[in-house]
Amino acid sequence: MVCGMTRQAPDAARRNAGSRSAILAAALDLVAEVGYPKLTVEGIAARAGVGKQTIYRWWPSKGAVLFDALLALGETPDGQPGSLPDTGDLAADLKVVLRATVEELDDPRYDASMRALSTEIMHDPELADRYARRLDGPLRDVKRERLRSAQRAGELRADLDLEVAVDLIWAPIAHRWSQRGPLTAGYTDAVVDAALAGLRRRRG
Amino acid sequence: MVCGMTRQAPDAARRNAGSRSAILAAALDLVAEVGYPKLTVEGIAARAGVGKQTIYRWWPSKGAVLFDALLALGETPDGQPGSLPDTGDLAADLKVVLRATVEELDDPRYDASMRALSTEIMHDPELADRYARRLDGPLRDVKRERLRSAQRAGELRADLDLEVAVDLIWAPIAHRWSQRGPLTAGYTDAVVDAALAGLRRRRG
Amino acid sequence: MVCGMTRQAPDAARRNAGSRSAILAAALDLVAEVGYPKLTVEGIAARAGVGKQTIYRWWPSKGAVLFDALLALGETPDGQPGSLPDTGDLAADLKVVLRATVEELDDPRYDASMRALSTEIMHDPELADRYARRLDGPLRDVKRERLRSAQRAGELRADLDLEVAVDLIWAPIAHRWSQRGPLTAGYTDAVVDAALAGLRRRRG
Amino acid sequence: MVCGMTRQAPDAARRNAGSRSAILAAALDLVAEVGYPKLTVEGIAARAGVGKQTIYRWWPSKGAVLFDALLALGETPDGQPGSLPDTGDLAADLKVVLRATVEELDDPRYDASMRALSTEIMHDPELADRYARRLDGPLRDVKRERLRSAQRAGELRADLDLEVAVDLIWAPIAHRWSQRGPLTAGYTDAVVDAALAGLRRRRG
DNA sequence: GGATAACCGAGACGGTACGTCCGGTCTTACC
DNA sequence: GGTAAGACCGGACGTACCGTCTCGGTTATCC
Repeated sequence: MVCGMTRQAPDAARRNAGSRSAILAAALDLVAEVGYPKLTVEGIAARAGVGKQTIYRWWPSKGAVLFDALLALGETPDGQPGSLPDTGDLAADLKVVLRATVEELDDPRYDASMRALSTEIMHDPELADRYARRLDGPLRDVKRERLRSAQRAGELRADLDLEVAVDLIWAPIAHRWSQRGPLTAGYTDAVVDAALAGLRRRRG
Repeated sequence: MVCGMTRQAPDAARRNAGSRSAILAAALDLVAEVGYPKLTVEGIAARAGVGKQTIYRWWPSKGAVLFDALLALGETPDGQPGSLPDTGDLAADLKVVLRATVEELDDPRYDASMRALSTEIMHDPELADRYARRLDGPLRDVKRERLRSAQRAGELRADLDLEVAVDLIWAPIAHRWSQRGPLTAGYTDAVVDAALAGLRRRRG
Repeated sequence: MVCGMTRQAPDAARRNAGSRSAILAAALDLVAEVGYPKLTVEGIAARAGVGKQTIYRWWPSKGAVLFDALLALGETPDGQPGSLPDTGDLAADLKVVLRATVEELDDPRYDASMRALSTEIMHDPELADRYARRLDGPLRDVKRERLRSAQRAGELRADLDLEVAVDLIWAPIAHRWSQRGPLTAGYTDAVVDAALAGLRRRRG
Repeated sequence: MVCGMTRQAPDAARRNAGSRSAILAAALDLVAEVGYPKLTVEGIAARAGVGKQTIYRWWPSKGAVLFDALLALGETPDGQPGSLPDTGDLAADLKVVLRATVEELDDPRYDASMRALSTEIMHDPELADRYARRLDGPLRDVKRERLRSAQRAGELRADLDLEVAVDLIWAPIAHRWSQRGPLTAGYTDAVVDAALAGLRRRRG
């Protein structure tokens, strides 16, 4: 099994699976309850009924614990990254996906831990790299694939830089979320429409 | 002059201006040197040659200090918000502005303190509100005004929601910066072009 | 007017008598309420409705304030030191006096401030000296005089060292008080009897 | 072995003996150097090379630390309370003992820490109780025993209250010490003589 | 199936920083 | 010019966690 950010040195085979999942669950609970800044390794250990050393043995920081917790949260269904819906109508598909994303961010467990992870990434380049490769990367692949499909179908410009295109659609939502701006279905719909149609006025 | 996030309770008239600026300068220096997580109130006080109480008297947290420090940094020139260049060619103007923004983020003092502030905002709704009103708001006004001018000149669609339009252009840059992605002039140019032209393929 | 331990530098004539007595009263109240270790100059100033500087201007420490407060407490009646009763029966007179002393120590104002003063004296030789000259000295004179009178009347040995004699009678009470031992009329009576008669068995 | 004033809650078995003795030694050194009022927990921790929490884990206050330090100082020889010399001549024996006591109080380590302890006892009834049971009690037993022996030998009155007798002899010394009066061998000899013979004049 | 090595809970340890309280000095405005 | 008010620098308080460490007590493979 893949493991997120665990240290490799100790003998992973001997690892107590119960402790591991108790720690990840405690971390998610606590971050939702008290917020990331007040999340402490000691608190996680106490809540999980685990010695502090058991955490430090496997993770270098509370951020790494939370990272694995988020990974586990995402992997629960089947372990497959899945793909975005493709009905042939890109605008409609994107609107559905973004509405779902916005709804997901209403779950305080998810919101709090994502917020925490984003925070940690801002100050920890190594964690940022792991995030890019293990969490954001696969998601981004999925998004890019949907756009590429639309491109092949002639819905999108042939000369489009898909990296930029992905950002154009998803960054406004992420940015508004991170700044606690109002995040509604109306807003995400408007973003999709504007991104696809462009800001520029059409002549004639 | 208005002041950023100082508590209003104590008698602001009696305030020692020298201590205030020493504290703000020390905060900026330290956050650039050791990063936000290792920035401490104690450290700021020591560097500024000030008692800890003098900080706690006027600010509730290290985040608030940094907020005021950033405000002071921005106000240095003249206190006027200024406006974006307007040559009549929106795409060109935006490219110039975004290239300048990217360059500004290369200054470690600015980068580190903005990163710190973004972090704090993620977990402190009250600070987020102050940020929106005192720092981001004025900047956003300036951006919206430039777009409105282009709209009036017929460069942009008449039915455009300018809030969405602002996000479409600036959010990708902010998002990539916060995730430590590569932030080049080529990228910002591509964002401007894609946002203005739209992702959708033109028929005929 | 005598003043206990006030600094002499400032112009005492301009002194605000109301502030002075408010400070002394506040000190006595507070020491009885919260105990000496938690008595603070700031607290006294607040209770007395006085600026801190007004205290520091006239007294060097909270101990000195309390010292003056005790002096004022003792001087209230007439300012005269008075003398011990002298009925011609030393034992009876002493028992009356000591019972009165024990009763006085039941007043928490008096008990707490005396306890505080004793404490301060233990660590501050200068204050100890002032205490010996201004508070304990006069009292001791009075005690010694009563014993000298008994000596002249033939009740006490002619070769007696009266300093030792005073200690023999009063030190046990003071010592037991300071160690919070049980302080009863029975005990003080027993001390008087034992001190006068001596511990040694009489022969024949 | 019993221990002085340590809190019982934490697991005493896991206690680091080196830290404990380093703390006690540091406390004795510091109180002799800077005096009790300037003795700080922080200072003790620094001098002992110990974290502050290690002190707060086991003692509730600097006074309690000093108490244990004094206990340890007293227990060094053998842990036995010992007894007072008994040559059959009570007066001579007492004079020897009191001269030794006075000399002991010349050691600034002992003087300063005893002074500190006395101070703390004045304001902390619980500490006073511990003192009475663990330090003063055993000493007092020893003194009472010596007097009882003299009583049995016919040197002292048969009807004597030994508690009062102990105070009559030792309280004057303790009291004079606490008030920083002159404490000489001549004085202690005079106290013994006066206490044994009594103040009252013997009739021809 | 007994040895042995790692994990595990618990928690003491040396530290750092917290946010508060107060000491003693200095400044300002009022009277 | 004395006073009430209170900001200021400094420093100790007692607490919370950090990350390391040591202690017995379970596992759980490997001889």
